[in-house]
Amino acid sequence: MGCSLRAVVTGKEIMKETPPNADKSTTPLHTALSLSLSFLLSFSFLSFPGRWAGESFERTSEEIAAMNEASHLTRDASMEAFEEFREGQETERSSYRLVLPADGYEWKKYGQKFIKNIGKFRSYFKCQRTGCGAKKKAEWTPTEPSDIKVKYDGKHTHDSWAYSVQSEGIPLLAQPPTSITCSHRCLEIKTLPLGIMIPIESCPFLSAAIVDIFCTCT
DNA sequence: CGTTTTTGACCAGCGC
DNA sequence: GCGCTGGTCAAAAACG
Ligand SMILES: [Zn+2]
Repeated sequence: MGCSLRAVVTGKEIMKETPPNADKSTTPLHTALSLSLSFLLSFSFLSFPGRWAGESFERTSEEIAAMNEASHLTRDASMEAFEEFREGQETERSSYRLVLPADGYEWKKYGQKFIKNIGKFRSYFKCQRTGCGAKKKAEWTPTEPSDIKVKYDGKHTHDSWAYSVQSEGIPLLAQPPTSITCSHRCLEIKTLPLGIMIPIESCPFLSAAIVDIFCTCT
């Protein structure tokens, strides 16, 4: 994978944190525009008070065992078997909803799979706007459901609503207007285009989080 | 009820 | 060809 940059999200500001060779000043991360690359956000939730849907993906060792046992089956049977197993566990369906932080776009979920190779669940989303082909995928490990990676693919043909939505004069999403440049070779060619607004207010569980941003340049 | 999510089916690509 | 995998579709279910 390409270059990476780590940011700390606290309160209403997004600060750069120790990019290897960069200025130590707290430069606001950029969130904007002219996106043509895909990139990956890794959310490490430091705290999520209350019942956040992510935690509902936790599994007991028995469940994992049942999953592994089923992994040799054909078709999409690994998922099937797991769900069957969990059915006997008497759990509420609504508590199993995956919740992702708002990012300024509206998405439609169109699939979910358990990816055998990497042992993770992956959800597929497509931008709701007609004519826009942007997509994103979210994946998480069964054992670490609070650690979610969101990969954004493609470019939006429209703006994010995050620019306009405000609460008492304060943008719901942080929107510092600068740009991130990769620290590898690719940066000479282009800056990392971020078409996402990092959510702050809109996700109470993101009050403190580490966000890793990976450029997928080659 | 209209809208969104879930989830098995379907499909394309790949290794054999 | 066959079987497996990851990505997508779409019908049914769930949601509000
Ligand atoms: Zn879009």
